[in-house]
Amino acid sequence: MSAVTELGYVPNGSARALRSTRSRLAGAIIPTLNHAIYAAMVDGLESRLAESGVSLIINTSGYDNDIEFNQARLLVERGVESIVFVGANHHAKTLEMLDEKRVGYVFTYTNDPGETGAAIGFDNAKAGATGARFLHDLGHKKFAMIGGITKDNDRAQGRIDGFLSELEKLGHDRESVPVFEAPYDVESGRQAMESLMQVEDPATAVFCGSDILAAGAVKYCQAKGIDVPGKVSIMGFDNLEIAELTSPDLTTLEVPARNMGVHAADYTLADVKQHASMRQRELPLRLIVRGSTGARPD
Amino acid sequence: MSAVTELGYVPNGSARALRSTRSRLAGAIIPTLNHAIYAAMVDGLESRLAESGVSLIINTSGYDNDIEFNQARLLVERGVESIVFVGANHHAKTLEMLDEKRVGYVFTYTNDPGETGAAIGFDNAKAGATGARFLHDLGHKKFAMIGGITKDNDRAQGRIDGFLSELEKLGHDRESVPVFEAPYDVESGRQAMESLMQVEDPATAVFCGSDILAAGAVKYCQAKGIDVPGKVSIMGFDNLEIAELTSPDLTTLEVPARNMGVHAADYTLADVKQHASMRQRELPLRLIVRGSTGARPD
DNA sequence: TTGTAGGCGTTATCAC
DNA sequence: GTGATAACGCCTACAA
Repeated sequence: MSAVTELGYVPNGSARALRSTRSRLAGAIIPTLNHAIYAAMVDGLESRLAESGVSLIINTSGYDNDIEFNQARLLVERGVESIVFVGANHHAKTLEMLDEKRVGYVFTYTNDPGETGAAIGFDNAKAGATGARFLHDLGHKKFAMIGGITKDNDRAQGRIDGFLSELEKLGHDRESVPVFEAPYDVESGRQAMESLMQVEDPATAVFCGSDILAAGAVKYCQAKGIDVPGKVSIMGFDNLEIAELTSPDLTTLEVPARNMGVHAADYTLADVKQHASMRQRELPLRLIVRGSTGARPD
Repeated sequence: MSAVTELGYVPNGSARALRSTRSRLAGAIIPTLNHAIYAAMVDGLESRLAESGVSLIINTSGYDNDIEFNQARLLVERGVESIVFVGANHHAKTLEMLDEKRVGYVFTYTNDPGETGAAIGFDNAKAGATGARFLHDLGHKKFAMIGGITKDNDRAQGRIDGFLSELEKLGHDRESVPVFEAPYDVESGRQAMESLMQVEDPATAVFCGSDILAAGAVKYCQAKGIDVPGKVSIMGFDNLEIAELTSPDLTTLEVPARNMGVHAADYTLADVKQHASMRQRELPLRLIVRGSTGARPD
């Protein structure tokens, strides 16, 4: 060991991986790092893996499953021992390739482990339903939703579906609920809210698929002098740091983003024999009531 | 090639790397992914590298240079061809090891390339000076600063130094400017602002080392009914999305976070022969004036 | 305990 | 061109 330090020897990971067929490498494919919710998950994932000497290769797919397939292929080529995905919606050929190559994978932000995978997260439909029930219980009759883009995004779709289904169960007419899809940025949220308020007798309760969208919606109202929650209640999702910066601050559902990364790392690090018993891990969401929601205006 | 698709052949990257001594792997060591500014840089970095088939291993050091050394070592072991750092402040032994192992490196968020490195970013001291001049030109006489924790963080230190030096040049007494150090989160910014306003004749112009801190400061004032910018001007740094969500929205200096990542990737991808001519790349900052700053209260 | 041979999957080289 | 061969650095197994 003294020779090691003296000569500055560093083992060659490639040779070691080649010989031992263990790379100590994991991969993560997420939509983007520009959204705090994914960055936080990756932060938790990386930190936990690092404790066990596993390095993380990260790829951003831009919500595109075709790109994702190519990235997964490249990760296999790099020899990763497992891959962490976001959501359960992926090309069949992607997962088949991983199965064939004996590369494990975990889905996050969902509780659907698919045929052969594992899931660490929560039920997006149930979350949407929670939002619906909360707003219904405040007495609202006219609802709207601003959700994320649903293409290749089962989380966004699930939240919308859950919200609408629950409203229906509660006796509201599902067809009369306007649903906007918008990319996760403040300006898109603002625009969606603008369109939403153009109609004659607009919604008094708006459920948003992300705090980012809700922040844009609140911002629009603030600029136009529309009282929140006096005139319209706005509810967010995620409980990002921004949820406490808007005026009023946001009622929202807290998602355990960082924790999902930590648990995904634990799954990745666990012995393959244990995987069967870890196929599904549902983490609790927390409803956080702040100033952006209130009773239906008389 | 038809056999390749038929058999599902995927080349073995470890074997290829071993034989060719080229891993097509790069590393990044950043303080944390929980700060949008670093996440955005990594997003740009990863996207650009991916275009050229280079994968990115990412590590978070938590602003600790000892941890950083170990991560750099592990990255060398993994065979990365270059490492992207944040800032120019690193252990000498870290950089020496990389020099010895012929692993290239780039610093971001700084214009100081050190002895043997490269720098893609901006001059933090100059940025601090810009803040000082802007607030001085508004007529302010009493200043304060809420900066980041300066331990192992040359960017936070540089901004503070630049701010104070410029104030001195402009005829103010440097010693009378209170400087708070706070971790980059809203609550810490709020607390710092609270302490700052306790004194008898508090500052009328507060420069913050990050929009996050400025957001906390504005939030404190909003809660206490202190008029911003009527009573006190608050200036941020970074131009994060939150800068437009506070009330009032934040005057700030825009940092080209994503672009630094893209340019760092270009440096990484460039031929080693070209590196000498790319040692320093200064990207422009942009002063964005919004509602949180105004003239000195009579 | 210390030493040595073989092979992991590539790629570069050299002989044909 | 086409095809055989050696070597990258490490780990394991077996021999001394």
